[in-house]
Amino acid sequence: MPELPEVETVASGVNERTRGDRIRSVWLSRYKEPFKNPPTEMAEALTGQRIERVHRVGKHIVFDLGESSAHPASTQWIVHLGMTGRLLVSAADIPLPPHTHAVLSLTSGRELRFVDPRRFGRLALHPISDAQPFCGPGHEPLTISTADFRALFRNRRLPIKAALLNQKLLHGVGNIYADESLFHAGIRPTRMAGRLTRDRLDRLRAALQSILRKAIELGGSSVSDYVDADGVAGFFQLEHRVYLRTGLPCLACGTPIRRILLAGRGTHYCPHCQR
DNA sequence: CATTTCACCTGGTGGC
DNA sequence: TGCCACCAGGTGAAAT
Repeated sequence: MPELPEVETVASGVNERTRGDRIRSVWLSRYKEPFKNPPTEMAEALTGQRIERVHRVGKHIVFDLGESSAHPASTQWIVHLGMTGRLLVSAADIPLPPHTHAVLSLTSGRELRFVDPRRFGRLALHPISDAQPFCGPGHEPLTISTADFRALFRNRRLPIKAALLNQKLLHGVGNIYADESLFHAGIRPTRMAGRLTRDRLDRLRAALQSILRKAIELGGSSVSDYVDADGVAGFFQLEHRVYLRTGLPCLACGTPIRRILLAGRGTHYCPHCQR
């Protein structure tokens, strides 16, 4: 489900609804996959904390937690949605959906729920005391400079799409927005990253940034089951030019969109518009 | 070291 | 209706 625009939409929605609220109690499922810390430790660390702020770093949702508004946040709670994760702010009397793995009961009476059928999502504690505030593995696509963007791909011998998906280079870009930005930049996904000209890399950065901004405006892409913190779908899927459009005519030139496997992911492109 | 492949999960869809 | 193959927004470990 979730790439940068979807995670941004969820994080800002949860921020608006829970900022300043306090965690009264915590329930965690018996599955081991979602939890990077022992569940009892996580429940204990969260209970009683005030939610100071919720924001996005890469594909991670970061909760700044504190004992009180007077003290700086001492712990962060990190939520990664994986493929099918949802973070919902619900009234407590709404039945729990199947595959609910965490319920944070808030003093306002509402609940923050983490739901994830495939269990690829992850919940983790990040203590700030001995380290720095959580910062993702790579550069932020929306703010990276042209010089840094060019430098990311220099001397790399892998297809540009595989490089875009590598979170240690840029974090937040996933399969949809990699395919869409390469289409808008007119670049074949299989082109070697290190062989692209400065010009084409600049065009790719511009395409990526404008697409991510537009997708955030539209609340993200709802392909099968993505929804925001209120359970509402996004609209950017209506703007897709290549993603999941295999065999359909390119909206620019009419050539059938082609699907290949690259970096283990379905990859969609127009063989005429993308060279 | 850099790059590629695969396992991890459930659920939806479409063919037979 | 059932069964099966295939596909899906992600990542990290293992293999190359």
